[in-house]
Amino acid sequence: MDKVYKHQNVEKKWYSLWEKNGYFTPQENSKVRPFTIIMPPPNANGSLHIGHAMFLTLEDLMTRYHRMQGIPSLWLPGADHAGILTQVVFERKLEKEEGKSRYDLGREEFFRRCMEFTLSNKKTMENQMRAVGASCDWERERFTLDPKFNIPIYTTFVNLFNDNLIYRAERMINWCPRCATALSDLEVIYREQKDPLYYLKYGPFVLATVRPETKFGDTAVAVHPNDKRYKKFIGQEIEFETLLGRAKMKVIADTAVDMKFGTGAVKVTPAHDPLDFEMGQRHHLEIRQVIGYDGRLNEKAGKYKGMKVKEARKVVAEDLQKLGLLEKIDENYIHSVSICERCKTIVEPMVSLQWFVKTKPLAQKAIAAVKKGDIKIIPKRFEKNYFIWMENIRDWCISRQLWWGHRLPVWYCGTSSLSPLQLSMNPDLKKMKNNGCGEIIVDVKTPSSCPKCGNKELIQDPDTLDTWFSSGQWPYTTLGWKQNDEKSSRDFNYFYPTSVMETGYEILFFWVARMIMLGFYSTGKIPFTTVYLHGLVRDAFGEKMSKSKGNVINPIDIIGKYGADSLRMSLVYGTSTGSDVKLSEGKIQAMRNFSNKLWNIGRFIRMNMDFFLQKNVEIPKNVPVKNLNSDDKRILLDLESLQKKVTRNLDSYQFAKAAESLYEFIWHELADKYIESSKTRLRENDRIALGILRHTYLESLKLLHPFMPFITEEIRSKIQEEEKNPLIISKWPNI
RNA sequence: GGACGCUUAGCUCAGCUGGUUAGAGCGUUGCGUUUACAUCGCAAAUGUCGGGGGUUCGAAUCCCUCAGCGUCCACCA
Repeated sequence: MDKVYKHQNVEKKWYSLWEKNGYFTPQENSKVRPFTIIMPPPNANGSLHIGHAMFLTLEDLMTRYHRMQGIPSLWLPGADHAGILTQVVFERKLEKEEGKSRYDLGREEFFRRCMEFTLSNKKTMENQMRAVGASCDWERERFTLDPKFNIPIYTTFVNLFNDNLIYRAERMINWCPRCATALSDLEVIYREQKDPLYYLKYGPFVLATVRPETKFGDTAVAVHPNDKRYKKFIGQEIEFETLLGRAKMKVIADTAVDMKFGTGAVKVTPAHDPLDFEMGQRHHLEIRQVIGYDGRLNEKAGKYKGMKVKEARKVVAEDLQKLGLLEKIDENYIHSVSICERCKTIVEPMVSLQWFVKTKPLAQKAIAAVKKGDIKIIPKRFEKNYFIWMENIRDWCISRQLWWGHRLPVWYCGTSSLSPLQLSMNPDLKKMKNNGCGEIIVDVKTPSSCPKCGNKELIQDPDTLDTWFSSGQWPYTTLGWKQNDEKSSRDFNYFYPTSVMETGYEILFFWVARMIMLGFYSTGKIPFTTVYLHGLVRDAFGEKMSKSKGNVINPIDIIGKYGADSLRMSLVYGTSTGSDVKLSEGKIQAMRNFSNKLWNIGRFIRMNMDFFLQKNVEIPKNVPVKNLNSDDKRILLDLESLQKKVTRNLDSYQFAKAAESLYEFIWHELADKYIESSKTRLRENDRIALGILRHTYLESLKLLHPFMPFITEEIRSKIQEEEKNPLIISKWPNI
C-alpha cells in the first residue's frame, strides 16, 4: 500500500466494477417495500456544476444506505431538456459560433441541432455523474424529451382539458421580447431600479406613470371611489390634448387605485399592465395594444411606430414636455421591474391567447397532502412557504412560443383558430389558406381528420409546453405510467409512489409543488412521501458562485485533484439541512486529509497483518470475546454507539451529524487513541489487539461507505481478502 | 407589503426538547518523527453567545422587543 492514498488509481476501477456487476439495479422483492429516489434531472445544456454534486452526493448517500440495509433501492437517473433555458443557451452558442439566429435555421433544423447539442451534453454529464460515484440505475435512465414520453404527457394534458382544468384564453401574460415567448409568473424575476416617474397632464387630471410610452393604449382614467378630489369626474368623459391630437376618455372609479400614490389618479392601459387589465375587465374597457411582440410600438402609436419601448419612453416624454403636457418628473423613483429569469430582458405584460392550467382545484389536494402529513417536507420550515404559495396560487400559463420542447397536443381545423401571435410568428401558417371549420381538437394521438367537418389538413398548435409541465410529471412518467408494456407497469406498481424527493429549495414551487399537484391528479396518489431540501452551495464568503465573480468551484476539477470522496464529504460535513452550504478548497483539503488518515489506518492494519503472517501468528477473523482490556472494551462500546448514532441520524436525514460522528470516531478515537495504545501490544503479537482493531475498522468502513464509497471499498479489499462481496452490497449493522 | 432564516473564538459553524468550568474544524503559537499518516501527533491561547427587557433557583438555549444581514413571495401606477 502506498504511503499516501491515491484516488486516481481507484475510483474508476470501483465504479465500473459496481456498474458491471449490476449493483445499481435493484432486485425487486414483493415482500419488501422499495426505497426509491427519482433524480432531479439535470439540465442537459452544460456540464456538471457544484449544485449537481450536492444532490448527487445526498441522493447517493441515501441510496447506498438503504441498499446496504437489504432494501431494494432504486435511484433513477435522468436528464432534462430544460425548454427555455436550453433554447437560450443554444441560441447564444449559435449566434457566437455561426452568427446565426434560430430563424436562419428554421424550426426543424433548429430542433435537430438543439437535440444534438443536448444529447452530447447529456452524455458528458452522465460520465461526470459516474465520477461523483452516483450509484444510480443507468438501465432505467430517462430523458424528458424522449418521444416515448409524448403519450403520458399528452394524456395528462387531454385529461386536464376534459376536466376543464386546462383552458385556452386571452389573458395577461409575461412576454419576453428576446426569447419571443410567454412566460409563467415563476419565470419572471424582479429587479429594483431607479426610473423617472412622469407626471402627465390629462385634461383636469395629473397622472403619475413610469411608462409614458404606453399612453397610446390608455382607455380610461381611474380614481378611488372615495376620493373627494375627483368624485365629480367619476362616470364622466373628459376631453384633452395628447401627442396625437385631442382625445376623449372615461373616468372610472376602482378600489384598486391607491389614493396616496402620486396624484391619486391613474391612467388605465389594459393591454400593458396587469392591474390595469383587471380594471379593464371590471369596467369593460377596450384593450388597446400599442406594443408589439417585438417590443416596439405599433401603428396605434402614430409617428412613434417602430420605436423600441425604451427609446419611445424618452421621445414621448420630450414631446410631452414641448407641448406643456408634462408637469414634472420625479427622477428618484425606485420600483421593481420584471425581467426574464433566463435572459434578463425586461418583460412586457401583454394580453395574449394562451393555454392555462386552472391550478386552484389541483392545489387544494396538494395542500391537504402536506397538512395531513402524507408528504413531509424537510426541513419543516419550508412547509409554511409551500402553504402560502399554494393558497395564493394563480393559473399557470403553459404554452410557450419556443421551438425546443413538447408540442401541444392540440390541432386546429383551419388557420382561423390560431392566435394572431401564432400567425405572426409562423409565416408558413400565415400563408396557408384557411380551409377549415375552426374546430379545436385536443387529443393524445394525432387526429387524421376533423371530427366536425372531415377536413384532413389539420394544423398542430405550433407552441410548446412549459418545460415544468413535463418535469412536473417526472415521478410517474419515468416509472412507466401509460407506457403499456409489462416491465413499465411492473415498475410503476412496485416503485410508485417514490420515497424521497431530494432537491434544492429554490425549486420548491417550480417543481415540487407541481409534481405534487400533477402526481395526485394523474395517479390519484402522492408522488413521494418525503421532500428533502438542500441549500445552495456558496463560496467560502457566502457569495453565490458565478463565472463572472470567478469563485466557481468545479466539481470535476476537484475530483481530479482531491478525489470524489473528499468532495462528497465536504458537501455533507458541517452543513445544516436546508441552509446554504459554504464550500472552500480548504474544506475539501481537510476532507482529503481525512481520506488519507483513513487510508493510513488501513495501511497500519495491513502492515501488522503482514507481520503476523511472517511470524506465523494467525490473524483473527472475528472479534475475540475473552481477555479484553479496558481500551478494547471502550472502543467496542464506542463503536456500538457510533453504529446506533449513524443509523439514527441517517434515518432522520441528519446527514451532517452522521458524517461528523464518523469523522470524530475514526480520527480521534480509533486512530489517535486506540491505535496509539495498541502499538506495544501489537509488537508482542497480541492477537486480541489486532482483532479488535481490524473489526472496529471494518465496521467503520461500512458506516462510512455511503459517504465515501471509493476509498472505503478500496481499503476493505486490501485488508479483508476473505470477503468476496464488495462493500456496496455488504450488510449494514443490525442494531 | 408579507413570510422565513441568520447574528456564538480571527474564519466556517455545532450547541435539538433550558442545568456542572460554552464546543469542533480551519487558522495562530509552542513542542514532537517509536510499527501508519507532516495530507501527522501532543499541547496552548482566544468568546460580557448582536443590543435591551422578561420567565425561571438557573438561559447561548424559552418569551417580548430593537438592530444588522440574507432569502423567498407579492399586480406598489
